[in-house]
This record gives sequence, structure tokens and C-alpha cells, in this order.
Amino acid sequence: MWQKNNFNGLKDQLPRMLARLEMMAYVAETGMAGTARAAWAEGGPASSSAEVDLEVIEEYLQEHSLEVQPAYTLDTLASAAPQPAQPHSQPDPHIIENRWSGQHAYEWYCGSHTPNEEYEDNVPHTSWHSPHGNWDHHGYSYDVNRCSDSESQSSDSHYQDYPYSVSLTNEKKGKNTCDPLPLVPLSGKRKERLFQFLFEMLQTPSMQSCIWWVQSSAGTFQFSSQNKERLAQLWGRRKGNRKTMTYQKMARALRNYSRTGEIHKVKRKLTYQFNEGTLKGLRGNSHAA
DNA sequence: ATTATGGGGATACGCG
DNA sequence: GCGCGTATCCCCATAA
Repeated sequence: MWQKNNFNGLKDQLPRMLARLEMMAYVAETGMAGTARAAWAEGGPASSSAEVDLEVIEEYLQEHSLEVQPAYTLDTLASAAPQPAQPHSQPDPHIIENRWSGQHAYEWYCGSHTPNEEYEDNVPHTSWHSPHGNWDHHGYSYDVNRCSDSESQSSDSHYQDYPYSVSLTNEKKGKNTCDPLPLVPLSGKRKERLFQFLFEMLQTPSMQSCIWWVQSSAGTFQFSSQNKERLAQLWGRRKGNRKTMTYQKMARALRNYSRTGEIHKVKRKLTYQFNEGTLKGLRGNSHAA
């Protein structure tokens, strides 16, 4: 579990993280020209620093073999820092409407820890039942109240969304450590699946230089052209693969989902969409709790 | 021609 | 060991 004292080590990296967040806030405040926004949409300004930050976090975690209680991770950092606004300079009422904040108090179940799951502990694991009945995944327990999306699916020019709805619920604030819940025996623990990982990344504000909602209500999301490889690498690391995961391989796995229906490709570059039932399952589990 | 992205067959892998 | 579901490798097609 990520203890508070473990978190102290990460403090060293906070200035860089905060600097990035401040930069984002600055960009939002000052307004971004269309081209700059487009660049942002492709992971432009955020890409380099985001990479650094994520690497720092990852390396730190791996070096110290930390288990991260997600309530202490990126959400916390983001909420502690100046809130960066979306690249859309205007507040989109749809976005507000679709904010997940307070709507999805996911219950993540704490299981035991294996060496290959160092990064895995950074992000929540879903525990839910799919329409197919075989997606139950057991990991950790915490509440998530997170991001919104962009409803701007109609236009390629402004589909990027940079939602920051990082609000901590009382429960989350009060539960900074992940209490082990013997809900599922380790033997029954399923490996996290790619679409679950992607969903988790979509809830992680700091990952939005890599992946973001195009329209969360529809389950449409998009990879950053520049940072998609990074996301793939994270996936590979989480899985403990020997070889580096690439976007190409990850996309192949995504294409397999089109057969089974969890995710299908939409006719937009680097854009995919969760199946309605999949989305309901990923989100709905929190409601059930 | 080059690069990025998408598609799909084949196969490896993990789990029950 | 087997079957099944999934992930990964690899090659090719297509679009920009």
C-alpha cells in the first residue's frame, strides 16, 4: 500500500509536476490560438513534460516497489495544484453535464501484490461484471470521481477535451490507504484487460496527454498521436511483458475487441469507442456500490 | 516514396 | 493435457 511516508519520496518530483500543471493552467488562462490548441490536442505542449513526469513516477514506484493507493496519486496531485483548464477556452456546458465527478464512486478491491504489478498499483482495477459475465476483475478498492469529456465529436478541429473534474469525495479523502478487502481470493484474480486499463487511463488526469475522452457519454476516446506509444508502453509494463508494447500491438488487441464487442473502431484517426454495455459495466459497478 | 495508421492471420500465453 | 479467451507478432493495405 502506498503509505504517506512513501509519498514523501515523490515530493521531490512535485515541483516539476506542479510546473507542468501551472503551465497548463497558464495556457488555459491566456487562451490558446487554434493552432496551439490543435498541437495540444495532439499531445504537443504536454507531451514532453508529461513523459518526464510519468517516467519519474513510474521509476520511483518501481525502484521502491511501491504499491500505490490511487487516491494518493495523480488525483491528489492534480487537486493540490492549480487546476488546469481544458484546451477549450470556453466552458462547455456539455462537458459539465457529463462530468463524472461524484457519479462514479468506483469500488476497487484491494488484493495482494505481485512484483509484476508495480505500476499496476498506480491505477485502479475494476471489479465488475460484464454483460458477458466474464469480466470480473479484482484489484483494489477506492473511489473515483473524475473526468468529463468532450462532446465535440462532430468536428475534428475541436474534439480535444481536457477535462479536469478532480474532486475528492469525503470517503476518498478519508481513505488514503487501501484497506485490504478479502472480497476475492488472489487465486481468483483475473488479469486486467486492456479495455479496463484504457478506461482507467481515461480517468487519470495526468494521462490526458496520451488518451482522452472525445465523448465520454458515448464512450468515444482518442489516443494522442504523439503519446500513444507511451501509453502502450505503460500497458506493456503493467502486464509485465518482456518486450516493449507498442501502439501497433495494442491497437491489434483493440481490434480484437471489435469481434467481442467491448470496443470498436470509429472512423476517426486513433479513435475508438466503448461498447455501451462495456461502458455501463465499467462505470456502472460504481453505482452498484 | 515515405510515414502513420488500420486490418487480420497466426501463434503464444495464461487460466480454469 | 486441453480448450478457450486474449495478447502479441508479423505482414500487408491504405490514406495522407
